[in-house]
Amino acid sequence: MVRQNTARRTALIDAAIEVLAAEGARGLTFRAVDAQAGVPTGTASNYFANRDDLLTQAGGRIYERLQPDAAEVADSRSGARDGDRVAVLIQGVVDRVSSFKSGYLALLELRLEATRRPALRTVLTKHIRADVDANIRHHLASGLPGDEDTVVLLYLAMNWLVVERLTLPDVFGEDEMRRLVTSAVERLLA
Amino acid sequence: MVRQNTARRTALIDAAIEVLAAEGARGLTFRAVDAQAGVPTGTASNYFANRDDLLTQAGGRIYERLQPDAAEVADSRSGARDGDRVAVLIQGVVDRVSSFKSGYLALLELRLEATRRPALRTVLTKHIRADVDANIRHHLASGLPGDEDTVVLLYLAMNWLVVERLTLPDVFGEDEMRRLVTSAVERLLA
DNA sequence: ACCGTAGTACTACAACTGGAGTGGTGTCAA
DNA sequence: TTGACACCACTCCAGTTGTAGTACTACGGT
Repeated sequence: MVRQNTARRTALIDAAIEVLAAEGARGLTFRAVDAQAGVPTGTASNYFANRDDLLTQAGGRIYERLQPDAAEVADSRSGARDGDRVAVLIQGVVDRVSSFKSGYLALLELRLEATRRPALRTVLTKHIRADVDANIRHHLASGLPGDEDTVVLLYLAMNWLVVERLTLPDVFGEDEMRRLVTSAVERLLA
Repeated sequence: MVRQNTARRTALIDAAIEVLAAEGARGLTFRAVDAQAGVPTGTASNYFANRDDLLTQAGGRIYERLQPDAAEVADSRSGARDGDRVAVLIQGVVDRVSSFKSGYLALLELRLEATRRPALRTVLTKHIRADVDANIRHHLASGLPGDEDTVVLLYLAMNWLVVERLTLPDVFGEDEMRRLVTSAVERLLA
């Protein structure tokens, strides 16, 4: 019988995200999720039909958790309207994403897994396209300088910057990374 | 006894790269490598002490194969010295990397695996830092416009562009991606 | 020309690990 | 009383590893 307890289901999905980040797609098993969530062996089996199901739901959940909270959005709508302001905001986004390290790493694992799972690919494509569009709209509406390409190019560069920071932190130093954020904003706003 | 046949060892490592890309880190087993390389079961066991050993050697090998060949380097040193020229060159790099799809995906898998394997992290950091530095030096020496930050920022943006192309190709269309390359070069050269 | 040896290819085996799935029992609340 | 769920235990199965053993090939010495 498929269980309906949504609190527990969410807890299991969050546990799955942690497992993905910590152990990789290789380590994502029902058993590992059970252990991470601190529930008895066999529980995850009762909540998800199979691995595919679990991965797909995790894909949706991560994007839910990566969304900025309301306070942050409000914050971004106040204050000055210049390039320095953009740099601060972008740095904030990079820091926020970096701080949800397990989420970001799990998302990368899912991207790779999506290569082999059409259902997962569909889900991720939808969420990510929506996220990019939302960023564009939000930026254009904010009155900050920069056009659509600005936003997308910043998205590209900052994503990889986060990848470097989270996977091989010694390629660039911490200071260099902060400088790169500033530099990227300066040049891409033109 | 550890086998020394270097041709076979290389073939096994290349097979490991294909397995990584196709099956993910989850699927990288000695058996799978044997099968991919078309050699009898147990062969990979004779060539690599353990999974760690195999992964580390794969990390070195990928970067070897991702290097541009001599013809391409020579090509990049001829011709005009302007922004359009840079755009063409960058597009070439993006296409070349994208075309070695399994190599790039395997490298991503390895990056994630490096989170958990210090030995692998060391190897990858060394190679990638060297690659970035080489790109910077090469670019500055070429007389093309753009400074160090230009090169690094292009590196960041183009890497993620390739990630998008290879993992979720429908987020951006093929045309949009080519336009983004041009746009990135235009703005980052400033 | 013959032989011994070292390195390697190939095959097979034996044991182990870890996970999936399922059924059963107890508990709680409507 | 009934339905949903938590918890637990048990079985079955698939996949991997590491190694032992045998056969082949090339090469150097005599």
